[in-house]
Amino acid sequence: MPRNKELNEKIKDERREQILLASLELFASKGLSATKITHIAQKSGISQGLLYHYYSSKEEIFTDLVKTAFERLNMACKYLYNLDVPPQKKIRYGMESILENLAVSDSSANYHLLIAHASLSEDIPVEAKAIIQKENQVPYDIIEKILREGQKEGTIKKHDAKDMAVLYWTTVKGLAMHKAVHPRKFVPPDINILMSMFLIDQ
Amino acid sequence: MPRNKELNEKIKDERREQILLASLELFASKGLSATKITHIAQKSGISQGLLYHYYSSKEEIFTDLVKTAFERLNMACKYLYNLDVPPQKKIRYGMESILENLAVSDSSANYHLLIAHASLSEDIPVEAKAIIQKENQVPYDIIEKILREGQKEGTIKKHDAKDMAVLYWTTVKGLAMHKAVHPRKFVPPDINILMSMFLIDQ
DNA sequence: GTCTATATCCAGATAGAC
DNA sequence: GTCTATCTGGATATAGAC
Repeated sequence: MPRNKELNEKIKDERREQILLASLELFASKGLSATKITHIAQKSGISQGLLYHYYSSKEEIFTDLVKTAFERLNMACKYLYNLDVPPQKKIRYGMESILENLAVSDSSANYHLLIAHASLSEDIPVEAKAIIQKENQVPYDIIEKILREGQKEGTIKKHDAKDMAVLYWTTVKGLAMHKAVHPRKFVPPDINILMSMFLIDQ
Repeated sequence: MPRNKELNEKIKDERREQILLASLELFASKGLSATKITHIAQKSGISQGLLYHYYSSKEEIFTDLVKTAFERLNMACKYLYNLDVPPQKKIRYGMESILENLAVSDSSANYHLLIAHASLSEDIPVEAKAIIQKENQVPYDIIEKILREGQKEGTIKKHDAKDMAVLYWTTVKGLAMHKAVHPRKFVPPDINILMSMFLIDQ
């Protein structure tokens, strides 16, 4: 019966989405170890037993989310790189959209916090570590490339491009953390301050 | 016998130091929840049972360390504020010493990571939360004050001082995290890049 | 003060009924 | 597919011997 099979698949997908969403919120706010499988089940609105029909462990969910987090981030970076605007606009626009996403408190912010937790803690699954090891470099490289192009055009400061790329992303991570401490009253700072690290004044 | 009492006190102090040092390293690398009391005892070189003669729980150790972390940080900020140099030098010197401390990988770096973990995770003891709530503001306020003084003297940019203070510290937190991901090959970025957010070019 | 042994508890994971 | 009940293991904390 292909009808049932199809429906089951759909249910399965929906359940997985529920679980992932609930887990993301919990992992983003507590990290891996402090998040209990019971909480995930509760927040997902399903029983604990059922959870194991979709994921075989907490770690698997975590790793799955880390993978998605980097896919999204790296995708956004590639999109940014391919925009048809001059380099200095890319740098500004990229930071602008990240700050906006942080501010509106949707799952984008949670993905950033998830990455923060995953980066900060030694105690994560080896699979997740491998993903970080491999994917974490991508955003740095892309921003660095954009910065170099801007330097050629004379719109980006002549500091070491690698250093600037590091500061670009550490600032983002720092702001994501800052938001974690002040969840409700987070106001993104004036972007021009940040831009003065990279852009030559006009 | 006052002799024995004195010696016991000394032993007790030393043990406490051992425990705190071991815990700091573990908490800095794994966070509260993933750090097991067994690991702490092992790393301290004492038995698990003995640990409970010095601290009544993991949470107590954690809270104790968070308290110390902020005491140190706030002390350093006050020291910085009272230096007899112009504001823009304070801003630069403060950031310089933090980056140095991060790079040489001593316990200073671990205290920063501890604060990062504590800030990032919802799942920490209420006492620790209260400390963060209360003490976290101090460094921001001091840097803001220094920045305002610099603005009066015309050496600091005229951006919103609160925003700049936020960025000062989020950059530090971000860099501490960045170091956590690349423990061995961390090279502090060119400080002039950071300073261009705050200092008027000369 | 310090250890080993043990009790308690809770989280993770499984089994089996519906 | 979903639940409740249960098993198992590990982590926290205590007890008691030295």
